[in-house]
Amino acid sequence: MADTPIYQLVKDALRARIESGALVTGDMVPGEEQLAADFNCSRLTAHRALRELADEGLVVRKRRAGTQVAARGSGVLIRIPSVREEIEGRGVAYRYELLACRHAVPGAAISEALSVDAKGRHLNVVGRHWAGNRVFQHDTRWINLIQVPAALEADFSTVSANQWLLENVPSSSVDHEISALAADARAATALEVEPGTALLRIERVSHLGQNAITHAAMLHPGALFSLKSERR
Amino acid sequence: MADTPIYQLVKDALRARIESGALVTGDMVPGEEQLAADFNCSRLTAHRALRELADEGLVVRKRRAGTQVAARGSGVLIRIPSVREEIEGRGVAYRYELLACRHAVPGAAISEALSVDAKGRHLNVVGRHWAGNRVFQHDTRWINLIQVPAALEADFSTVSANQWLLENVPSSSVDHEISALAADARAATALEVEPGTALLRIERVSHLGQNAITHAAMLHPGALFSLKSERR
DNA sequence: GAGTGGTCTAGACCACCCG
DNA sequence: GGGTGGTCTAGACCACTCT
Repeated sequence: MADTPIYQLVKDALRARIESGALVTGDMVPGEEQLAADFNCSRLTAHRALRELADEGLVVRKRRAGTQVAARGSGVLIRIPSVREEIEGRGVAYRYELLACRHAVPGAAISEALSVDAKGRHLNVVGRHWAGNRVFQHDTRWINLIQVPAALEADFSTVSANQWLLENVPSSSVDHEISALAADARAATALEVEPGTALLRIERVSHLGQNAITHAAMLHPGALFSLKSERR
Repeated sequence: MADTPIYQLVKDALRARIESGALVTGDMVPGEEQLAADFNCSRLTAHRALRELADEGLVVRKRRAGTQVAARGSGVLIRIPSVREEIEGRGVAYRYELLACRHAVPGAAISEALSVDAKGRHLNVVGRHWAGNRVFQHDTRWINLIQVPAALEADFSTVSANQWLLENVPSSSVDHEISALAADARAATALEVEPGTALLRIERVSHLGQNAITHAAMLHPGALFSLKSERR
């Protein structure tokens, strides 16, 4: 019948009680021993169910104090899809266009974001992502050549810098910042929109250990771009 | 010394091998038996380490085929903080201002998003969140009174609708959409910015089971708002 | 002190799937 | 068929924290 794992049954049962309102924020959830008895399973199985619910943020566990329903998320997680996925997912033809790929010294703002004092030795890659005959995204990327010397040998005319970095350079953490801004003359030309059009800007800095690997500024015409959410 | 759990040691060791590039996408990761032997622990402990790494998306596990390093994430998760947290986190005074709270019939766009045919029976709550003396966010919210009759008795002048809903109404899923748009006259007035200013717009629809609970449209002056990222 | 969660072991059976 | 991961048990010890 039910070949769903027991720990999953326990999770589902508790989640149902929380989502239905039978258990509300602060209420005590049955302990591991109790659940083990209720579901006729071992304590470890009950423990796993509670641990996973805690990982998902639905409950809070404290020694001695037991497990209680967590305050509902003050934050939400959303997913930023890869450009290519996003475009092809809409059934539109995807194309990447390389606009520039050169050695250059990043400006002050970028240098600071990358926290490098070593001026120079950076690769600046600029490109556009097309969705059919419209510009979907414009990228300006800086790659730290001291950290990623292999970037010199990559051919960014066939693969976007974004994709190449994802596939070839490990990173330990990535920071994002999303903001809105009005297109200046340069951005308007690059995106083929009217100056003053609202743009969505995503800034991304990735690190490996203590070292900044790359900085990317991505611009979207506001009307084109959206982000879909996730659980939690 | 190290009272860190064994499964955590195993995870850290494997994560280090992946992030350092010693193991790259597609490479095989040692199996459970092997790790159990290497770390002198039980198979379950090794299993837990691998399972959690798989949950985090770093590896992919297949029966018989073993565990291999996953292709690096084509997507990224970012966190949307609660407004209040975000403002107070910056050390600025937070204040919520209720602008309107009335029964009304949502327009076509909202009705569709809420997927309700039942016109009417909705509560429309409009408010502003202040960060010091600047408008940080403007909310327009629709609450399905059939699903959430208790909203009639809530006092939205002291608690923001957002917060009240989080604390009092369970939900099973939440969808978000982020876009950029230029402020029209109304939005400019509400946010106290110049018309045409780029705004960040977050649209949020929450559900309980099959039923849409609430729809919220949140507007930010572009320069004020940013979102910080998360792991994975 | 006592009760809760956190971790761990040794052993077991099953499901899946590649060769 | 056999090796891999997926799940489960029974029992154990420890750490933390509330009373």
